[in-house]
Amino acid sequence: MIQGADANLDAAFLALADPTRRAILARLTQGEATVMQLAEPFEMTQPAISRHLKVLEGAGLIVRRAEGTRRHCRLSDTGLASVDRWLELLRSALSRNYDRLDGLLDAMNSGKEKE
Amino acid sequence: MIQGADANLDAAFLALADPTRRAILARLTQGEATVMQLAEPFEMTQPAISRHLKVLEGAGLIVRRAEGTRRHCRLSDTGLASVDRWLELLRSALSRNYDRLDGLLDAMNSGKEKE
DNA sequence: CTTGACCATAACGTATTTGTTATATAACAT
DNA sequence: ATGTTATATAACAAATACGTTATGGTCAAG
Repeated sequence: MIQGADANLDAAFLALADPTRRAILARLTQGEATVMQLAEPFEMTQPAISRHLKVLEGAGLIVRRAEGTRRHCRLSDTGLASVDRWLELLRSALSRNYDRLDGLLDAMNSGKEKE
Repeated sequence: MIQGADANLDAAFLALADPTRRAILARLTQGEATVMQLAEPFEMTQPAISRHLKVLEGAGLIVRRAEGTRRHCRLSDTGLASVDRWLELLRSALSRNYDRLDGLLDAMNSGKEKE
């Protein structure tokens, strides 16, 4: 079984793969901000930022709250949670491999593993 | 200054954004495999898998070892490490916000229910 | 009601990604 | 040598990503 097709994870990792979007997230770690406030540091047009925010929202990395004519953005934990849940697969495998290195001599003594 | 342009992170997150590549990584958590072994479960040609592996290698998520005519692939920790280091930024911000929310609710209600 | 600020969406060009087929290279077996 | 297996690379087509300009909608202020 191939397992791995998860549109949610696709969206989250793809959202994180862009430096502008990561910079936006980094900015949001300091607190909420409106779209205009988020756009200000970049040499980019406002529509471009709007689409980046849409991608981040679709990935569950931010949420938006309307207040008058402004949209306040803040970090959301759902996107990070699913990303972290998947990465745990790699983390545990890598730490297992590391443990195996500890017992390498033992493993060599007891023969080879199943293949 | 905007900070956030990191080609290494771009490569790692982009590599993780593809379901085929995540499936390859998931397979490698069970141990080393050759290119052909990795390609076998997929309805995809071998050159396509070869390029996915190149992307994963460039992102520091796998390493390859030549043995005769075969290339054995295994997980590498460097890619995951840089990814995790960056995500820690989000994690700490989200937990800070969560703490603040706790304090805020406390201050507002001084003893209402906790969801 | 008109104006202006804030934000979203559509239309579009270009670069990048992802697959394909065809072919090259290197090692191994006959 | 010849053929076969394992893998990489080049050339190409289709889809997607990312930016732009142009424009539309909503709210707040005068």
